[in-house]
Amino acid sequence: MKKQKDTCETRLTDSSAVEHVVERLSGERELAGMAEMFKALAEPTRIKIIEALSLRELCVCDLSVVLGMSQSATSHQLRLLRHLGLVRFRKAGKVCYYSLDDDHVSELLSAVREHNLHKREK
Amino acid sequence: MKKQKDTCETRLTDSSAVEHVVERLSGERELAGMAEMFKALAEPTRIKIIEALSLRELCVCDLSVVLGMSQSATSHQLRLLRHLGLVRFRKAGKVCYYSLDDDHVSELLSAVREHNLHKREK
DNA sequence: CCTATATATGAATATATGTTCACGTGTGAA
DNA sequence: TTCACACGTGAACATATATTCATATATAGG
Repeated sequence: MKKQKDTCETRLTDSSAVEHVVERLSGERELAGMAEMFKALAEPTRIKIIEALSLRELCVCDLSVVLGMSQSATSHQLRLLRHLGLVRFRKAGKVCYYSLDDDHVSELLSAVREHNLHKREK
Repeated sequence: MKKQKDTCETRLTDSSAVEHVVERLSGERELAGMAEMFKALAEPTRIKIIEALSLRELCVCDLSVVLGMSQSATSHQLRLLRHLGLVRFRKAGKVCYYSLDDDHVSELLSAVREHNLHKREK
């Protein structure tokens, strides 16, 4: 009975390399956290939100106009960013003003923006 | 006939703010490019790949062992990273060695890693 | 109290995407 | 040539997630 498994067990490649690398990888917990952070920026809609709020505080309604999408959709995305601690809000009567709560995020955006520009001219 | 639309047209909030912000947002093209970049890192699996290849060149088979997933799945993810120009490969007989083709990417990883560590201790 | 407005949110739906499965290609060895 | 292995890939499937829709909450004004 040949148990041909998916990950070829009869390895001929460098197994010490595998050990060396595995030891140095981030833990699952840490990886998940990093992925979650990147996931927050993995959508044009949310990048727009971060860009907009990095310029100035905005209420949900104005923000939805900026984004060109419904108030509901905007609100859902804001909740996501809120739970990640990327934005904060303040209530003023009926209106709810959102602003950035994480300076590093817009730096990440800038880094990728410039990186992509460089790459395009290659 | 009241045409109560989704995005409230009878705005009472700052409309000059909207203009100001809209003018300064990145273009759709640029936004899509940025999102694509972040999307590449928005998965623990791919972060692992980047981390691993930043340590040393690895063949697909060894990499799949490192990742703890099938060769096929690994190959699919590598294709994605290849198309984004994040990794390169070289063939040696049957074996195919992959390595990082973008230094900036691991810097992004480091940035987010440290950022999350700081945040956790808050 | 009644109405209108700003926002939040659960459920449903549509779409994107990661993984598996089956198979094809290319290479080295017997 | 025949076989085994490393890798790539299309299709199917499963899951995640963005948006819409309907509705709830809260607040201001009349």
